[in-house]
Amino acid sequence: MISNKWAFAVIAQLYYQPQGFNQLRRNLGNITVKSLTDTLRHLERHQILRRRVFPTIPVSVEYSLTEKGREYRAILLQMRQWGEKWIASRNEL
Amino acid sequence: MISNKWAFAVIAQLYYQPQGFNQLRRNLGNITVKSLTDTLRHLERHQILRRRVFPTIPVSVEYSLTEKGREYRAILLQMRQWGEKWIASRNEL
DNA sequence: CAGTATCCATAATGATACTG
DNA sequence: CAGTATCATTATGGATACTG
Repeated sequence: MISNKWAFAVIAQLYYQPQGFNQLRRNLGNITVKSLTDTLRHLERHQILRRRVFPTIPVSVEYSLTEKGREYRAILLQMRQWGEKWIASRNEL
Repeated sequence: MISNKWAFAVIAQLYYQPQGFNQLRRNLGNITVKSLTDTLRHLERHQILRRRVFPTIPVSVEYSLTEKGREYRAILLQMRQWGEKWIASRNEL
């Protein structure tokens, strides 16, 4: 359901606050337009986030997490905890 | 650090019990030799599992989780919990 | 048993140009 | 702003044959 590495970052970012497409791009750093749209469409299809369009000029779009998406945070936290505890341990490289 | 979809299954399987290469293959269902070795080497490099060779004839090898690997289970459990709760919700397909 | 080595198909991602 | 469309590149996974 999560699709790719960017999905984690997107979820984390939207957990922090709902935001638009280009805003997300900037906050995510170096994701490409295609990767971002692919990820967003995928997460929307799985109802992890929702997309709302406001008919302003130019049009504005807001992405935000659903309840399902917000609850995914528990997994991210668990991952972070494990990651922080063990990040140092790998063979050389 | 986890590398791919098979890594989850490998960790779960080894959590259940340490085992050899072909034993793992059978228990994992339809993983190919290449995918399994790739995954095992990767997880070993990240010290999530260890590989022990016994000089029998023919040689036997045992894969088992490290402490770091065993603690990864918390993440798997969290994922399962979330998955079970939300598995039904997606748009049609 | 426990792999390695190759080759190949396909999937994932990125770069770039263009649009309402 | 919020994308779509296309092409190129790279990463990943599978099939197959062979080995100590």
